[in-house]
Amino acid sequence: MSLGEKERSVARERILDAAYELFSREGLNAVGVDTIVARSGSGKMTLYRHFKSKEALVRAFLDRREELWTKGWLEKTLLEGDRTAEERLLGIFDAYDEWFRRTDFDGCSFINSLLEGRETEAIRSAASQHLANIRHLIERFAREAGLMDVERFARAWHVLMKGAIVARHEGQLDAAQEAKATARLLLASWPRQRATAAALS
Amino acid sequence: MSLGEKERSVARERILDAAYELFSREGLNAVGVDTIVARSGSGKMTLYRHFKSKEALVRAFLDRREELWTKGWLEKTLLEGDRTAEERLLGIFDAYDEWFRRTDFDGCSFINSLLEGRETEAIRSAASQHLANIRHLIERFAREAGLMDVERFARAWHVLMKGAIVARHEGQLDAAQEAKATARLLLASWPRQRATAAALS
DNA sequence: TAAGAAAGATACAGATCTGTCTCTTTTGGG
DNA sequence: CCCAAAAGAGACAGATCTGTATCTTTCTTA
Repeated sequence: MSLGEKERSVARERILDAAYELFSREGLNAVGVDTIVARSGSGKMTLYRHFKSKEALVRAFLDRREELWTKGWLEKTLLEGDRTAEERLLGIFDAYDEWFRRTDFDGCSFINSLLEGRETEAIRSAASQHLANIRHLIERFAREAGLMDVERFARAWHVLMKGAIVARHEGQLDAAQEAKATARLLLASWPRQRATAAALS
Repeated sequence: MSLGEKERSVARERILDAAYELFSREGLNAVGVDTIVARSGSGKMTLYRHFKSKEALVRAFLDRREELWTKGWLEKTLLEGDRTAEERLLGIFDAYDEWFRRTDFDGCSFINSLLEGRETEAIRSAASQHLANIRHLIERFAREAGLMDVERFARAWHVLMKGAIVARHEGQLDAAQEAKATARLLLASWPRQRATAAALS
């Protein structure tokens, strides 16, 4: 066979699919490799042939989560339609609202990985990086909207998003809607560039 | 001996002290009962004589966390000095600022317990209740400040607090200060009672 | 079709965790 | 001082988890 560099065999893919399903729903420590192996229909050695340890599999899972959730869902949803940058920023909370109302709400894997007790420093820093990447998306829209100090704005905006997620874990299904009201306030008050910076980007 | 109802032997107290130290710093799943027993200098059976299971110990830990952290530190700090209710509300973020800058920052055990993968429904609902109790504190100040719809206000305020805590886990030491700016905005814009409701309470 | 790589299946070692049992020592009240 | 309850110490069972080793089957390609 000798699959070339990027072929990433179908077995590897099935294992990663199973890991995604289980890790995102149950958490990192709650799921053992045996469960992933069983769910994927693979052999244990196949898993360890493709991932040198469970931690390596977790890192691959976090990358995939960014691919599927951050880029494949959040970013995609926000870029839909013909809207202003400000509408896209506020649209984050509409997207979150739908997410929060799912009965199989799974939470943010990056936050979960960051707060779970037993994780490695490597895992925590990977999760932090993935969260920072979400902020980069916010910064992009903030820049397009002509806001000043986009990094600071993104941090403040993200605090509302993360706080709403925790509230959802407490059972508050409309946490995103409520957070959106505060977000509106923040957006309305934020200093803007004088020139039409929006046109520049 | 026959210690009366409320005597709560010294051994039980030492076990709970050790559990507090370990659970709050390392997380619930990361700490085993053997570690707690060793740290407390007790025997394992002494632990199981006072707590019917690890879960019962965890529940007792969460209660103690509320006693020491919520009431013994947060509430106590906020009630200090001669300040208006609004100053006390904003003071939450000053207290959090000090907390966030501790090198041994341990996070919010209620949030951690809520997000940790393997917890029981009983644990999650206890953690939710302890978080709701923090909101009740916010509601009290909001009422004193003459704000309308204090429950909704407390939820919005709490979202900022929880979001800041997650940001602190990402390493942002000044997350509380930044959240305070958004909080100021929220407070300034919140509808108030016409009459001097502050004087009534 | 034949050879070799990939994959499935499974047993196993070693570590860790919860909860139980037993035995000895300490302690405190009458 | 005595005795029973409480506590310390540690072995143990049973479950679970990561990672490895082994053996067989399937698949791909030359």
